[in-house]
Amino acid sequence: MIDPVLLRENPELIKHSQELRGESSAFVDEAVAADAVRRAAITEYESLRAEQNAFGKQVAKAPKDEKAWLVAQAQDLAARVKDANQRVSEAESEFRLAVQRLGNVVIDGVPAGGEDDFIVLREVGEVPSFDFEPRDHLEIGELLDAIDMGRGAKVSGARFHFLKGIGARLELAIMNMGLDRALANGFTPLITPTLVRPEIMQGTGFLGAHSEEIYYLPDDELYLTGTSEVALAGYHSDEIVDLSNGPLRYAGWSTCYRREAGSHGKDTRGIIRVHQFNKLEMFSYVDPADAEAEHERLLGWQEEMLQALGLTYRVIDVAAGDLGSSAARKFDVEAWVPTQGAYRELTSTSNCTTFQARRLDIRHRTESGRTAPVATLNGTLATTRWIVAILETHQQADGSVVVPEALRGYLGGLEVLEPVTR
RNA sequence: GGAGACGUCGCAUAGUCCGGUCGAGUGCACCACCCUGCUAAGGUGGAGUCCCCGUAAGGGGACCAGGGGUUCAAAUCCCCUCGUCUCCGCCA
Repeated sequence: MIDPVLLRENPELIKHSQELRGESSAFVDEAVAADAVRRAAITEYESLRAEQNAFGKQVAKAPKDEKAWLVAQAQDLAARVKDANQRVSEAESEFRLAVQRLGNVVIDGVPAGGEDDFIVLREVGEVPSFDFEPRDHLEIGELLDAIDMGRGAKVSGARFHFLKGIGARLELAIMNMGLDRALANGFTPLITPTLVRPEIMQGTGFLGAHSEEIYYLPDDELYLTGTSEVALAGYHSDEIVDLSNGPLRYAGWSTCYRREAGSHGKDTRGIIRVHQFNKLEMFSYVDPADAEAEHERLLGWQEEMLQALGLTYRVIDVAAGDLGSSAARKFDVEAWVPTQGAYRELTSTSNCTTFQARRLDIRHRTESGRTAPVATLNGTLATTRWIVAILETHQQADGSVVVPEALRGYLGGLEVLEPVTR
């Protein structure tokens, strides 16, 4: 949620942000108007209520024979109070609706435009070349008997898979490597619930434009989370957290569920885009003044992971129109996938500034002793999808795959994944 | 699945039957000051969150799990939801 004070005092800033996102700046005027209506309604209700409270004290103190007469007088006042209260409720829900249409205020320097208008910040590593025809990750995965799409479809449908044998171990190895690095950087591991209540899903901002992406269990009124970010953000909801010793950092380990409703026909081969996968997610609660620095740190830890795994990648500054409502800036790290001749997203890190925290009511105590919303940031540290880039990048002509050194410790020292012959 | 109890200001509790004197007492913890003097005690005072008006000082309102209702008036009465706990049954 946008800061209502900012909305009142600097609507032009928010309009500019809406334009960068390619969204209507008229929403800003509507929200400002709704705010004025809301505040007028509150003032009216409160003065009536004050009158009623004072009257109530008189009634309480009055002698018995005067009570009946006073009570009769108060009835009219009570009706007006009820009426005014009704108008406050209406004005507040109008305001909420108006404000919810506004995305977070984009940080200076974020490129304007949509999906294709990102800026490449840097490219790291050499694009691998092969003196043979490289196989795609699924072909390799099948040679290694590591990925089974057919049985995934038989059991659960399209976009489901089994990771088998070395495939299963490879996923755990990547996740564990991420976890060890998170621990070294001071993160507290959390294995999170993957079913959450509507207000948590709403608070993290996922029920807006992307609500069709989310699995919902109507009988239980619970949502399946597409990332542990949801549970990690909800973890401290309605709390005043202590940031006096620096940021609170959590590494959330969970299975993620996504309907992929808008992507029929895209990435249908292999495990690039699946309904269910695992992910290790970094999540930070920080003082808003420290948010941009923390964003750089999260990005740095992501890059260290990719570098350790010998992957070639680029970092992009995602354009305003492709941020989602909560993020004020987002960096994606995309790894080179040889058989696609393209960079594909492996990690994403978002700075949500105080937007998410405001909706979830997460605050900290400032030096002056006042409370203020915290900033929240999140970023991927490892996911199932990384298997794609690792298999393809480190493959050899015979279908075997060299295990990056940093990963060997997590695979019992294994140096090469060999095709399974049967 | 069946039966019941409970949810109050950081923590622990009082208040709820009998609605107004309760935005709410007490203990512990906390902060300031005083006293005393040595591994602690005593005294006085202060302190919650959110919102509205105001440059400010200040004023007003809301909040007793959440929502709705009854009433001139609700922590207190009624209904619903959520959560916690206990017992029984059932399954791991």
